[in-house]
Amino acid sequence: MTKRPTLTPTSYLVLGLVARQGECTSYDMKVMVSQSIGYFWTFPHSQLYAEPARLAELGLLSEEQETTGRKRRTYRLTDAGRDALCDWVAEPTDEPTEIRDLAVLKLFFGRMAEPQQLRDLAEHAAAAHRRRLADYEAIAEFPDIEKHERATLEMGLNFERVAISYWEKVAAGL
Amino acid sequence: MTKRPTLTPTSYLVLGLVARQGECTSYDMKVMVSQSIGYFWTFPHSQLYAEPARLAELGLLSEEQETTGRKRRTYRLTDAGRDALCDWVAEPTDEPTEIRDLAVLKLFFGRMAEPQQLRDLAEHAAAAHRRRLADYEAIAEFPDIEKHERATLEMGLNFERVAISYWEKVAAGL
DNA sequence: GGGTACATGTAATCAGTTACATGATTTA
DNA sequence: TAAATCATGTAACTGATTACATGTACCC
Repeated sequence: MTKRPTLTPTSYLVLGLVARQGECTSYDMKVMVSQSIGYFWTFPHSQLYAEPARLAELGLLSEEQETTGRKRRTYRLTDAGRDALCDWVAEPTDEPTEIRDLAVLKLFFGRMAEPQQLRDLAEHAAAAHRRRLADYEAIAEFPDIEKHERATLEMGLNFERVAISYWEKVAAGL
Repeated sequence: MTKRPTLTPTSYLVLGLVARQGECTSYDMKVMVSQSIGYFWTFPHSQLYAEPARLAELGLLSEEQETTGRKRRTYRLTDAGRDALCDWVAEPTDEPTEIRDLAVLKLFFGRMAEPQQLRDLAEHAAAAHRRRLADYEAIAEFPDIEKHERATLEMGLNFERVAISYWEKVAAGL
């Protein structure tokens, strides 16, 4: 039985970032992530070094290493990589959204705390979401954001707005 | 330097579930998770067997094993466990929310697909969120949900509503 | 020319995931 | 009484996280 190498979300992230740039290094990926999709879904930089190496072995990326100086590795999509990425993007998914929020988890166990502590928690969370919303609004000012990326940014804007009013209501209602 | 055993979100989940029930088995935890917080944040059942064992070693849970039949392990909070849980709940967090959504990740790389494929993706996502909203609304019918748990359910309801209108808009706008 | 921040990786550990296994109940 | 499902775990693997390590460029 041949071991099927399954691609993870991280794999497709890497393929997609390379596709977006034509070519890039792990560091480039790290920077891109931290300015875009990383607001929703964090990917530790060590994965952005490990994963391209794996994808190169699978023939989905080509790797070129500098001979001089830093010996940086630059990756490009192979045809197989492009196919894999396009197929994946086009395929609808049934995986439900995961909303991993420590504040929500704490609230879920809110009976363990005093009401005043929970109010603090809620106000803290509301403030954090206000800051995050301001970040997104600043990013949205840039005129030349690619269309689909702007659409994902819209998701962030929507989410932060509901999160703010949600936590304000929680803070008020306790 | 003594190795500080850091508690993960899974640890607090387990502590919180045990606190909620007074005592419970790993299977009880699995069932509770699948009916509540697991809608937001999935925890594989194997973790719900592994983690209580670890917490018992740390002295935060006490473990009692049946001698007969299934030899089930029942866990209870120790005083130290209750303190750790209460402290954690009361402490506001700065961890930003993670929204892990494969459909959003695909949309982010939407340029790799045809518009029709993206419309399908968006409609598929909208439908999934409609089903999820219906689930939440059915749960919300139950009258005797504990107050903080109902508050977290509200978060789910809010999120699903914005997700539905978001994906409908994406589907329409491509 | 010393400090600081940026850039580029590797290593070790640990948590999360998937798969396997089997006992106990219910139901057809 | 056989099949299906519920209940209770363990094992193996691999991906994610944290920590370590060092090189390079800039600036004070």
